[in-house]
Amino acid sequence: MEKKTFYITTPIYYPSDKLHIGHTYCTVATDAFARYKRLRGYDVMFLTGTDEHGQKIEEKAKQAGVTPQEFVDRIVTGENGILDLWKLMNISNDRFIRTTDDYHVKSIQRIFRKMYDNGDIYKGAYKGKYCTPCESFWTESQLVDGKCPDCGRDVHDAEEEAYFFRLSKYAKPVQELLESGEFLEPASRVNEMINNFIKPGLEDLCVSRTSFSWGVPVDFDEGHVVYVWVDALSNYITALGYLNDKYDDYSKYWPAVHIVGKEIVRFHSIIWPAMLMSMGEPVPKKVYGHGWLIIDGGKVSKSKENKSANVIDPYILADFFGVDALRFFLLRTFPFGSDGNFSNELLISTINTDLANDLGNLVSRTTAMVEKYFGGKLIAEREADAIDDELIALIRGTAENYAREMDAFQPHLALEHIFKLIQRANKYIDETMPWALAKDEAKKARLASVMYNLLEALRVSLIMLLPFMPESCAKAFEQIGAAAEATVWEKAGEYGVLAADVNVHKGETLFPRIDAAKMLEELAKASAKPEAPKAPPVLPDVTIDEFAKCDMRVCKVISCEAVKKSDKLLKFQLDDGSGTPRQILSGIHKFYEPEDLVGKTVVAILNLPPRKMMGQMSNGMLLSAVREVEGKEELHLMILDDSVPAGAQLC
RNA sequence: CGCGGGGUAGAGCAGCUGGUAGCUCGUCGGGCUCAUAACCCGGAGGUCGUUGGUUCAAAUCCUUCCCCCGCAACCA
Repeated sequence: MEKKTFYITTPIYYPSDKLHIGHTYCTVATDAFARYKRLRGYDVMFLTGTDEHGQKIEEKAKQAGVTPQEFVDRIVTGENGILDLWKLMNISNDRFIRTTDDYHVKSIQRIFRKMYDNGDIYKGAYKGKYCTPCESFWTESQLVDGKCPDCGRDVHDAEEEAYFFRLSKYAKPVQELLESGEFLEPASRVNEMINNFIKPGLEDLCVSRTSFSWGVPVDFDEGHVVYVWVDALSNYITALGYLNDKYDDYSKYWPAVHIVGKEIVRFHSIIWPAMLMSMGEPVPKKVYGHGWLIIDGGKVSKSKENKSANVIDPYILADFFGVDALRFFLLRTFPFGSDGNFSNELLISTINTDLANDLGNLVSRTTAMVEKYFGGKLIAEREADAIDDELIALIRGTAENYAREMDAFQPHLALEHIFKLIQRANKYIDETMPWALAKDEAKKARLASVMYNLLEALRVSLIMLLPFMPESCAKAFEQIGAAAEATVWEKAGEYGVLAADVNVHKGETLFPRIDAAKMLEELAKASAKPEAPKAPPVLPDVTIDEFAKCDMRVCKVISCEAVKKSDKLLKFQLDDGSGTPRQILSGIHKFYEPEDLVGKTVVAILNLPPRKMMGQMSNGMLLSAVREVEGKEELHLMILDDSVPAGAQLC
């Protein structure tokens, strides 16, 4: 009999930098769902990968002095790279796709051509306003007062050749899809998509670029490369062999469930379905947009770590806390659809409470008692009591609740059901007082019943915990004497599965209790990278003539105020020696308060093109000294001795 | 008036298809001793941001205002 199939994916990550706990969160969650479905007997295809093209990678590689391919290879397959990270995190993906893989590139070219042939991709003019000095295209809506938003100068109508996807044509079917119920979850995202993107009108999407070359070439038009939409989103089907010879699983597994972060819900719930409709292929089964991990009130980022007391490097976290504990924490603590506040304190307290005190300790005390009172092998005699009923009912009933939540992609709720059972089991020990029973030889059968019920509670809980903590559960099964056939999903809702004379071995402590203060200190030590900040390399030579083109002069600050609605901009009126005040805007509010700068002697470059920012003109730029110190950018405005007169020229 | 999320016990959160406010941690007290100083029970602690309204009844629906956080904009 054919098993039912289930196809689930993570986003393909952009390897411009090492991945952090936020990526790990998404992948671990998807892994848990994949393992859960396998547990339920599905034929699962679990895909993850990397999106390796684009301008940013091209630039980063250039900076690093390597080819783009070398650059991504290092981050993806290199030591402590992405592949290593998923191995460490025990990710059970069946495939890993890289958009630089040959077969993917071939497929993309065919997909592009297919959509071109059916008329949904057309060569058009990127009609827009062109600013010659900036070499930039702008749309009508991007202009500021009809001028270039970058430099404030006039723009003129111009066209650039590019390929477009007729996204507009699919606005209606996509809206219907979004409104059709469970395609996009959580449901709150549906209105967001419709109000923000569908209702204002879907514009056709530019799907090729000529401004960079690191991408899949359009094979019928030299100079064009396929832009991210077609290239990256299509990975979900090329990895199954769509329009390539590498695999032949498309008809078997498609459509997929896409687990994505909320920031890319739009691409997956609007653009991607429209593309599939254009190709004449089924749309995804579901798109689930999970929340972000928030650290110290802001979203996770690499630079955050340095100024934060929290360590977010998944390698360090896994090393200190254990992979299973970390996986568990991520899915137990945060409601999957919303943002969650990550902190090391919370991580430690969750591990201590749930894993050490409740689960680990339950395993420990139960196995210890069976060893102590029965020499490790339970006797087969039993004596039931009414007090057992509630626990047994939970043993039988928890799986159903758990499954409902897992099917709804609510791992935190599923885990809550498991821990209700575990807590009930701990309470059951207090109620039945096995140590008292053990003193009376006549109560041996009753004692055996109590122990057996506890073991069954553990067995059932551990089956349900398998998708979250595969390694630890395997160890625990061993300790409670559960044979392989007792650990399958079909036995998760049954009572009385373990052998009546089960053999128990108290083993190593599964989840040691963590000393929070000590751990935090060690974490801080481990993450403090003493390496000195590298000074950026000296830029290529300029001639004295080129340098002389910069008109830099000393100015006195006449007045300074914050630009409202901007958290960065300060507006200066300066005496530049000319007699008329000069207005300059500078994004340094994070470093200076306006009142502190009035009267100061500063340096400005005057002959930069005027530029409009937040509706205000800026005529020049104030000079500052910038340096990265301990991962944090430090900025010092150039402030000179007040004896230097306004208008003095730098040379 | 750009879009969105949120303001509930000391902290972190749930409840928000309306009916005397729950969970985890912390705290105070008690119980137990099988266990990873763990486990079990109980107490204290909240006028559910603010204003007005709908209702027999609102944290839960509508309204005013305030504050926080994302996105966007912006950083020459």
